[in-house]
Amino acid sequence: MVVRLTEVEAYGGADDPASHAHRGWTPRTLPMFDTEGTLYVYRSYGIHWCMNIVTGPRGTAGAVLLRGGVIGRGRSVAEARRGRQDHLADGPGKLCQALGVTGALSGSSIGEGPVDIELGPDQDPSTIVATPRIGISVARDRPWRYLLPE
DNA sequence: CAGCGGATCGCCT
DNA sequence: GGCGATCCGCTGC
Repeated sequence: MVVRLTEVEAYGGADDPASHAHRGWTPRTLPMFDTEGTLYVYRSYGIHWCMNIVTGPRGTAGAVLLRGGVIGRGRSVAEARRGRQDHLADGPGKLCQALGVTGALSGSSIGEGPVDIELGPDQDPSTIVATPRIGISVARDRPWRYLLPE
């Protein structure tokens, strides 16, 4: 299963009031303090899963929430999982459903799992657009949402 | 140990 | 553009 990312958001640790790691670690958020490449997957609104890739180093909380992407190899499987042929991964919950990612993968490494991240054709950092994060009620001023070129 | 509310989604108007 | 669904981890008593 391959995904090319189009939208991500950064979350920090103690210094980021919007982060789940803001008040230190709990059993659920412990993966956020692990090494780079670790997955932190949490349940959202009791229904959806949302996945982060931890940025490391160990002991420091930091991760990138995968908010959207385009499914490459494995598209038919993703369509079956989503029950539709469009809007497969244009949202953090949809992206996890399309990729088959659940909380069972939290704490594991991105490299060991079924998901591969593909780089887009345009790798010029200057084409990445930064905007405020969405869906949060605090620290809205930080432009830590990144839109990657399609 | 009970209550709250959220890093969402999809369907309705 | 607005709202209901639907959990459970965390906070505060």
